[in-house]
Amino acid sequence: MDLNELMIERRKKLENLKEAGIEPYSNDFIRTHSIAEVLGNFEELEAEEKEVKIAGRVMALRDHGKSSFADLVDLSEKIQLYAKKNEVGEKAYDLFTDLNIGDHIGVEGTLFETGRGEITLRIKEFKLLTKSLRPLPEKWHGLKDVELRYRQRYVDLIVNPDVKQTFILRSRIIHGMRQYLEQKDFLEVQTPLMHPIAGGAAANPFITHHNALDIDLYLRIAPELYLKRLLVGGFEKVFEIGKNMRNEGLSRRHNPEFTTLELYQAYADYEDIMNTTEELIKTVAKNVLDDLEIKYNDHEINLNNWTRMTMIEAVKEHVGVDFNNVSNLDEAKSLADEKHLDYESKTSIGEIINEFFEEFVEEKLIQPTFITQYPVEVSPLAKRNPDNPAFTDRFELFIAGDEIANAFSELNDPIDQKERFEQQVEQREAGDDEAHMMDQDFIRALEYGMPPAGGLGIGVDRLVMLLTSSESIREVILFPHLRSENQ
RNA sequence: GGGCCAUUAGCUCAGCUGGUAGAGCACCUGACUUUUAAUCAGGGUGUCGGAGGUUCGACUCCUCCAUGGCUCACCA
Repeated sequence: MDLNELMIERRKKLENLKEAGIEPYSNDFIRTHSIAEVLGNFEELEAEEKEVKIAGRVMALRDHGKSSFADLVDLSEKIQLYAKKNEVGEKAYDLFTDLNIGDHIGVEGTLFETGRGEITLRIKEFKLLTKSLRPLPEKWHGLKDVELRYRQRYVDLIVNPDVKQTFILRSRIIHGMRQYLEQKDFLEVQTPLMHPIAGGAAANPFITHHNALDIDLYLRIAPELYLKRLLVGGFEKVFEIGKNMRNEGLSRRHNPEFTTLELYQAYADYEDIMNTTEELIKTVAKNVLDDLEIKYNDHEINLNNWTRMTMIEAVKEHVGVDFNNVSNLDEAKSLADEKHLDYESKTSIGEIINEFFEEFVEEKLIQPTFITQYPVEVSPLAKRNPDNPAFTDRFELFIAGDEIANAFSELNDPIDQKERFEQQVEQREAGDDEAHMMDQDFIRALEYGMPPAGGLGIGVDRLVMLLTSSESIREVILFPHLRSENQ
């Protein structure tokens, strides 16, 4: 890689330091305080003239001749440093003024307040901990180029404090989910990422190869079928937080690898799960934001108000088309024609209702809304509604027009499940490469008897987007997928 | 994959109807012992994303390519 003048300059300094016998990457400095601790205990530390040792990255230098100021930043906070030539000695002072923005140093000294009231550390001694060889982006405007921000997230994190905050919140959101579920006696498990059969969702898998076994494997598109096997095995409440990989297009809402929470609870149904979902999200939001009213894009979203309606009700309300009165496919098709809805590959009323919903309704669901009773044709793993077997006891949660969660009473009838797999296989053979594959072992597991259960999947990235007001999934994934850089 | 837009110094950005580039920050040198977007004096560090083409002459116009953004398609 080419070196520009700024990098050459810094490498020269590095050589000079080495020649002077100074280790530019020493690792024997032990801090006594974080910067936040120093600031928080300022009065006491100042009164005692206590010598504190802190470490961090130099983010600004203001040289005044025989004295100098610098800003030092660690994860916790920022503090101003003050070095006087006659106090630290000429040699050390020259070293100090020769630092670059971006260097890591450890400093020891006492605290005082400047005339303008800024808490400042008066340096007694300091030590270079890491020489930085590349210039950082501009202090005032930061790093804006989104491509650079994603490719060099480390730089983004150094100079854009909001970005760091987003990922701290992400961690707290996931921690909050885990805490909530553990409190409810859910067991956290890890199931395979490499599947001989890709199942649990309608999606294109990535394919990889195991050399020793000489078999192709699929990177998982969902953990669902493994988690349900655990219900067969006798675990009653299980969950997994982890990555799924889907070989699909990228967008504001889609990254090829993304994180989900999936949970399964024996002897519960989708209504129990609906309550759990609502409580889980409220609890997490409250813990993380301390507020259930959030701003997302141009929307004011109130997490206190949750609506529930069936898909047919939602279509009726938002499109004015009532599928309660539709009894055959031709009627459904003519309704679709009226609304200029494309149903080319759709062969059932259920699929057409779902098209209506996805095309006209989803984007209008701004406040938290559970949509229930999904057509059986688009729900191959969900249990039928006992009163209306054309629909399933399933819900999806929409907030700000985005699907946040998907859940249902789990299909545990092995014969029904086998038939639905067979239908999926037919669709697959007809060219739908996202239809389910047959999973014989899963059927075998169901034949041993899976207790009735409710299951839930939450798109963790999308929830994090919502709770951090991030408009792109790439803002909540540390290293989002990009094309390879031409090196 | 389609459409639209963008790509100029390490970063943030100017650059007119075509006359081969500028500012601020950063960096270097000097001055300055409480500054804080420090200030003052001096220094421009560049394959104008890449490759062709038009032209006397291209950052500027055209074509192709690369990367990114938005959007459509795709996507429980």
